[in-house]
Amino acid sequence: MSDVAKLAGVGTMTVSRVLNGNVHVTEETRARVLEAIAELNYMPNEVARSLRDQRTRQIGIIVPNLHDPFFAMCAQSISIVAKERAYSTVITTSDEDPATEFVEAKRMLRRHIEGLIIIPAQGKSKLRDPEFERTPIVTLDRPVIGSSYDCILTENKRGAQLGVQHLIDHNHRRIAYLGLSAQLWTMKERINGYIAAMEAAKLLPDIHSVTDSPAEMLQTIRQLLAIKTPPTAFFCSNNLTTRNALHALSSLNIKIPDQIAIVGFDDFEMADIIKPAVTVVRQPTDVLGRIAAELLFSRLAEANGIEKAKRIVLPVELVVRDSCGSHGNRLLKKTAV
Amino acid sequence: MSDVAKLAGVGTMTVSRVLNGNVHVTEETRARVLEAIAELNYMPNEVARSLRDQRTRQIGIIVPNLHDPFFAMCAQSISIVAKERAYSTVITTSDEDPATEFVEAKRMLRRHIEGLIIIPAQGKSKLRDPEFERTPIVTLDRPVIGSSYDCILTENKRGAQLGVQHLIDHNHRRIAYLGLSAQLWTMKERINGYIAAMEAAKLLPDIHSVTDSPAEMLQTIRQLLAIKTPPTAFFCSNNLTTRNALHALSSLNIKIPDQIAIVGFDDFEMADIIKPAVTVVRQPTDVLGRIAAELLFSRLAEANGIEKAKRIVLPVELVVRDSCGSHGNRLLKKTAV
DNA sequence: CTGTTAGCGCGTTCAA
DNA sequence: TTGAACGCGCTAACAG
Repeated sequence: MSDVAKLAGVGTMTVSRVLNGNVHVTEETRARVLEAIAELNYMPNEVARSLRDQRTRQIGIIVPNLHDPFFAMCAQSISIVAKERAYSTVITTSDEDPATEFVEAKRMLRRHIEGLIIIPAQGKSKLRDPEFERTPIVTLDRPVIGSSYDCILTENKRGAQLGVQHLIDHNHRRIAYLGLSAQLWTMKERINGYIAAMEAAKLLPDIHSVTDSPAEMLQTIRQLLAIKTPPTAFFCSNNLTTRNALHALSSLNIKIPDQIAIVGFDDFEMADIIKPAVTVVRQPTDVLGRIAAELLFSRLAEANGIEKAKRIVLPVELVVRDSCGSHGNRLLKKTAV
Repeated sequence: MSDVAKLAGVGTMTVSRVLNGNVHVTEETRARVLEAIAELNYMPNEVARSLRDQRTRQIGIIVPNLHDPFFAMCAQSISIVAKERAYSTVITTSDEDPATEFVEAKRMLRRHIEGLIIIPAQGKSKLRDPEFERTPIVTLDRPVIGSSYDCILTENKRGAQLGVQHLIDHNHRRIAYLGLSAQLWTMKERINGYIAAMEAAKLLPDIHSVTDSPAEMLQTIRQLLAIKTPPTAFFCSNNLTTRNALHALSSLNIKIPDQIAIVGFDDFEMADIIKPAVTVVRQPTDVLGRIAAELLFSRLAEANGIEKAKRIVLPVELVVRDSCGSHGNRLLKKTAV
């Protein structure tokens, strides 16, 4: 900057002023400064500015991973909002590990990001330490239990109820639940929804938690179908489970929906291309991130008011396709239930 | 920091020293300092450190978007490498627009990121301005033509040849190419591969570029199949095209591979679940990002040697599944062509 | 082994 | 309208 000042024959302050444009500067000197800037193609140093202002204009995002399209979508919508406000986003992954999450969150704090949006990793969160108190944090998709962070969620329980009820409406009575570890908050909620729907219909819950391994899913399903009165329908509680289940059923050569009906939680790209197209409970994936980002920015704008934590729950919807039988193949004929 | 120093009854330099641990400090004072740090739960200010050292320990990543799993995967593998080296990653999207890309890249430069990894947006790149000369840049998936940036690519042309040849080997003679705008570098390369394979077999190329709109794809395919001697096979040049084509064929109720055979470029999650499973040319998606990141870090480590730009081309492979006919439906019977 | 000085690049404060 | 001095938090270089 001093180079620019020298070249323009002015003080650094004048340069600073034309850059920020708040204060009046003579047209003439202003022009000279601009010229000097162009000639040296000078760029202001945002690091110095951050240090000076105590504002980095950066927010942090921590997601379990980016290969899950759900998380990637969240990250994308957040970063779009940030871009609109001329903020940068520092993004990293926790690998679904609270320890990594903690380390990365602290790294961001040291970097003085102004706010943090986190999809908390599975397990007991280490985010409750006092050093996290001073920076606004919004959690997404899952809460940090016992924390006072803002939180954006979807209707997990109701969504599961919706999906299971759909199966019940199609006269299924033995409906098995398939999902990831019940440690995960979202899984717990969906299990609750499943149980609620089953009990309301006086049916027996049948819950199976598996890992993300396709092999394990195959094994689980094989066993499930080997019993004397096997389930006639599966409720899969997230898109990875749905995928693995479809995979397993495919390799076991089991027909959907004739032999097994399926409803999945969370929509996915190929859901309507697969034969048969899969009926799912859809979450408003893109809205989720946007809302979270907007909430965070409103926190940053707050004078200093310690408004109490908000919890926003977004609605889900049932997308009926062809994996539950009664609708048959939409391209052929429809049969009422 | 001065608070810590005061509380521990030492100078700030001593605090700095115990933090960095390079220089000897008496065990006793060291303990006092550590204690003070813990009591105040002090965290070093990375912004100040960045300003001081002229090193931000941040790298930037710009991808067209994050909802494309290919781009998301690249971002993820890069950020994993960064994490290993205690670097943060600033990630943003160009929305496939060179102007946005330029703005975001400059924002990152002002922030003094140490290096930049970019999947260049479609169109004429504005990244050639002189301000980009001082920061190491690695481009990914697509080159910036005429630039001297390092570049990590995959075998686009050979991949397309492989895929088309596979179709030819299955006795297809009228093979249509379906892809996005030929403006895109990768598309051009794949078209070249397609043409090369067709001409080598003395067949007539039949190229159709469409947008990413499913409706337009439907329209295109409908027209294609309406002619007197319609194609018997499609080569789809990226996963979006493949998806849209599958969608269209599904809604036109056309059987794969009986009526149309399909090969796609770029593998995708559901490719082996769809009936029939789709034969694709697979790119080493995860390796791509890792290599790019490692190359960037090696650039950062270079004393100042202006080593000449590297261009690394990663191999692709053909993954044969069931969408080309001769293998028939693996689960039923096989019919030789 | 430890403290002091100085400066990274910028912008607020105060004078001119 | 413009400039000079100071400090944001940190650490290399030099005393002590």
